[in-house]
Amino acid sequence: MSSQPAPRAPQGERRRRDAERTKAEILDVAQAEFARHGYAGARIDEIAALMRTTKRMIYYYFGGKEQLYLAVLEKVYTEVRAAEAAIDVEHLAPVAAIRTLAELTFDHHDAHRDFIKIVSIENIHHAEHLRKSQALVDLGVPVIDLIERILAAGRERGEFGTGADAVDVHMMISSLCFFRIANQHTFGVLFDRDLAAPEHRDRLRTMVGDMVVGYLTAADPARTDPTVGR
Amino acid sequence: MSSQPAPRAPQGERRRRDAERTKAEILDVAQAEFARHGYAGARIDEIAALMRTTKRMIYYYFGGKEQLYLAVLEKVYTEVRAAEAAIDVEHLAPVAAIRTLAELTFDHHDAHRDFIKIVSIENIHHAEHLRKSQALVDLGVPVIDLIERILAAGRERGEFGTGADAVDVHMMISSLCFFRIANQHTFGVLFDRDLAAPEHRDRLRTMVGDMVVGYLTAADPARTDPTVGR
Amino acid sequence: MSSQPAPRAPQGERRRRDAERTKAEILDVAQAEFARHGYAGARIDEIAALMRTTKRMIYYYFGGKEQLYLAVLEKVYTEVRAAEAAIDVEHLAPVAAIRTLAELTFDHHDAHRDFIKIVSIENIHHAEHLRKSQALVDLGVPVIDLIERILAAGRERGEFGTGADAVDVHMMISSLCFFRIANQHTFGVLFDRDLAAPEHRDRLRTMVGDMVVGYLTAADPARTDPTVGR
Amino acid sequence: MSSQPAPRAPQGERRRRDAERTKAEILDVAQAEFARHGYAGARIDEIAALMRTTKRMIYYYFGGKEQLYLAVLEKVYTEVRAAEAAIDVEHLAPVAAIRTLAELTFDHHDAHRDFIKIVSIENIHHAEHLRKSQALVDLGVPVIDLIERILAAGRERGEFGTGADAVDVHMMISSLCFFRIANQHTFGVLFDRDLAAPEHRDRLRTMVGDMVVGYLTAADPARTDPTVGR
DNA sequence: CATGAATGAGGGTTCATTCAT
DNA sequence: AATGAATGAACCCTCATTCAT
Repeated sequence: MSSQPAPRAPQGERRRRDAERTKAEILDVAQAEFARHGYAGARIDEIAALMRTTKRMIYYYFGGKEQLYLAVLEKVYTEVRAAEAAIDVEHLAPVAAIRTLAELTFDHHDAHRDFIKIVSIENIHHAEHLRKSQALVDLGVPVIDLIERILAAGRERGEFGTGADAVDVHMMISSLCFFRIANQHTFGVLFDRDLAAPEHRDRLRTMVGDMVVGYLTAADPARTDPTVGR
Repeated sequence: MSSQPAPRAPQGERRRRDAERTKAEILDVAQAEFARHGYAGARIDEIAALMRTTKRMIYYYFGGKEQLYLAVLEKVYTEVRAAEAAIDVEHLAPVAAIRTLAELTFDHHDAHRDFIKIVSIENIHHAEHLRKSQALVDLGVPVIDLIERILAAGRERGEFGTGADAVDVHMMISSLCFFRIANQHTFGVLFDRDLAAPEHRDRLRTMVGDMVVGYLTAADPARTDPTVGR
Repeated sequence: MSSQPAPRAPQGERRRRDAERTKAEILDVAQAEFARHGYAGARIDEIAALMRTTKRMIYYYFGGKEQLYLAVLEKVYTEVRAAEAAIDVEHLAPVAAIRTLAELTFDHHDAHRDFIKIVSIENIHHAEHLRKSQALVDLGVPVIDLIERILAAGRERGEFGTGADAVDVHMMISSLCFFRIANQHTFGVLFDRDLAAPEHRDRLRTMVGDMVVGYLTAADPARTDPTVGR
Repeated sequence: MSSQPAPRAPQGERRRRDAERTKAEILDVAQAEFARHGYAGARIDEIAALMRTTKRMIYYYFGGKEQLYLAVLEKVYTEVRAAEAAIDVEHLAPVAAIRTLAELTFDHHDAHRDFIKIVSIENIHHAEHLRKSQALVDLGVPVIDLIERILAAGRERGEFGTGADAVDVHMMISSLCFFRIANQHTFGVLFDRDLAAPEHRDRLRTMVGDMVVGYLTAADPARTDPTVGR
């Protein structure tokens, strides 16, 4: 930024900061490229072309395509974890808490589309890269604990049924929020509805909350018998 | 044209049948390859190596990688449409009908994992290939009509609320069924639960049915206010 | 042409005639394809696609690409020889005879552009195919004899100088007529003049005649000394 | 940018020189290959095999086969233009000047056989590549101006007739010089005379000069009537 | 720390041709 | 005599990567 180096900062410090900024820029461009074209379809040349540094720097800082992809993977997951950690619903009553969690998850998926694409890509590759990153596996999943606490509170108050499992509930919420973004393109072509469009967002967000709350507060979940009426 | 068509017909017929079989075999292998590695990651050489014919035949029959991928896309979608067309729930009472539809959808996703991967891949590429296939777009989506009839019957009987939209309901069902298979790998690594494992299948199938039925039969969907209790 | 086979012609006869017609059609299409794209650039598939028969027939009748090219070569050269044989200038006075020969050659080149392209192509390949065709080599070059007779008559009358050689004169005429067609495209781009356009034809034809006649009737060809005037 | 540019400059300089040499070497080999086999018949593999570098470098430096061909085209034309620019005949009397120009053109064609083949090839392809090279089109054709000045001087002195056009004269000279080299192979086979052989060179060079001078100095070009004597 | 030049390995594709009837 | 199906061999090109400074 400044043409005159700040006198207090030693040269090495500035160098390191430049390096960090370069790395961050590479990661940003790489994230977009991988999200857009998949792992095999992403091009190192293309990433380099979209930056101020050269292709050589990518190898210098990251070592190779796979390591770069892994760095992107860790970046997007870390950002998601940070957002999750910021969720504070424990002061809410259980029903409101679980609905709020669902709706925040909904908004979060809406706002982080690259993350969703990277997760889709990672699943196509059987999570082989994610598996390698002990960092990510160790990051843990505090959201499960959060849901467990909400479920416990709800059961204690008699507002929730007894059968619900925290991981199942998380899967349910994720499913509803993930699909809308991840599958928007095929769904849009086949059903002529743009799921990601703002005009549908509020209705669908409410719907997700309704479904989760409805499921947890139902007196007797499996109340219907598919054979009845045949 | 030929003065003696009779003796040549059986030979030509056999030839044609062999050709059809070869094409079908290529498609099967290509489906697996694309599903496993994505569009860019799939290798024409690999597909050929897994068969009795040579790489050259792929170009002879399909013209190129993209056309082969498109043929796979049409194949998996056509198979899905055929399965959907076989669903017969109109003789059931609305509640049972919608639950049965959800559970059949669940089982169908469970049984057609390549389809799910291909759909994920197609979404990574913004459905650009699906969009090109007028055949698929024209195939239509009878499932929406089916849901609409079920919803209408349910509303008439007073068993369903009035707000539900057929496309939304379809999205909801698809989300719950699709995610479990599509995201099984990342979910498995992070939450240490194999969503696709048989031991979870029955519980999750019932859960999906419960959620859909619960949503449709709820007296007042948006019964909770997220601001309550703050 | 007729839907009813002539009763007097036996089946085999008709078959043979169809075969001849098919061969001739292949040759016509092949001539255009080779002239347009060169030997290596010509495509057997393209030739087949432009006909009513299949690619297989090309191999059936001609054996392969090189033999087909050779057949085209023989065809265009044979047509040229036939046109040359029809030239009748021996009843003309020598000066008129040589001018007429030059002008007929000019018109002939103008009218047979595929021939010119094939000759250019053949020269790029060092005439390796022409060399193989004893038929063409043996066809002989009666034009040289014709020129020799004209030159002899002119010398006898004292109208022509004594130094001119028939082959040189033929080369001279050919050069002037060939270049205009063969190099029309590069010349047109660089000098912005369409040599092959009708508007230039008459002037250039006369010019060719003038040059040849002027050369042969000059009292002393090498009349100028390039060092004079320095 | 670099704090120590001095010690690196020579290295970079040497590198760049090597790169230039490599590019030049590729161009030389490519020129021979294209001239020998035409555009479609030329093989990138063959070009690479004839050099110290690999096929990959051709793409690194030129981008592809067509661009390589275009570079060759620009190279041979640029060399020709440079030779033309070196021609200095304006101090000569008009007759000597035009004869010298013709004879230098003759020698130049004799010495640049690849150029002639490339021009032939380019004409087979309708000058589509030449047309693309604005560089070549813009190079202009100073030879036309030169001829115009010679013609004007000749007319002023009363040594030349009034009808001659500079572009026509250039075409005439080019025709006579080009054909002898371009068509030497078919001409040699059919007329058993090696036009390109040294033993014919001096005679033909003089003949070209004679023809051009004869044409320009003729009192009345169209002095003969082809119908006379019938 | 930084970089322009270079590259081995393989990718998709196309060609002329032949097999089997 | 005639042909639809099949193919081996190469061809142009691109990718991630490393060398040399």
